[in-house]
Amino acid sequence: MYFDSPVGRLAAHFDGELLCRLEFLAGPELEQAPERAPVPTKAPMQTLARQLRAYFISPANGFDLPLQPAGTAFQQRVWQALRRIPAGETRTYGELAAQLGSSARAVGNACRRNPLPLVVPCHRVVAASGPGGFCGQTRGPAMAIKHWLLRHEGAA
DNA sequence: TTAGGTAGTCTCG
DNA sequence: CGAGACTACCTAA
Repeated sequence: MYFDSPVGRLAAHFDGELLCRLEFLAGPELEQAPERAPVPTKAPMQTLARQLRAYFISPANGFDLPLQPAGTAFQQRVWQALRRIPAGETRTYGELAAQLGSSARAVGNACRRNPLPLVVPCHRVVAASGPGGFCGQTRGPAMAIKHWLLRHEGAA
């Protein structure tokens, strides 16, 4: 595998399944709506590529990026909480809800809107009984990727 | 398995 | 703005 900026293409050379996820991660959201997700000048992209490469080698390598994903105040709080979940661990929607003084369903809503899956690790959030969802899907290829990520981190 | 409760967001009008 | 209809949910029965 090798990564080549921009991130969307970076995905294209990973293994079959992760490919589409990484494309989603940085492709449409970042490149088509820069005013809503004002990240990608060249240097941060290279940093992201470097950190992604490190993460795939070992999930202990996390992400440290100057992110400013666009979202409501509540969504910002949820995404912030997600970034505090260590690799290899999971939380349920309900646990996060209790921690934020909200409801499980509302947390699920915010996770669904996460524009930077993987970097903001929404894959570490599962339902109390069941796997939850990923990238707006509750089944299909996106879920296969969620499982792959959790396995990669040793959480499954 | 379902029924009802929940909070945040979106869509109409 | 306001009502209603969505959800990557949860708990009790």
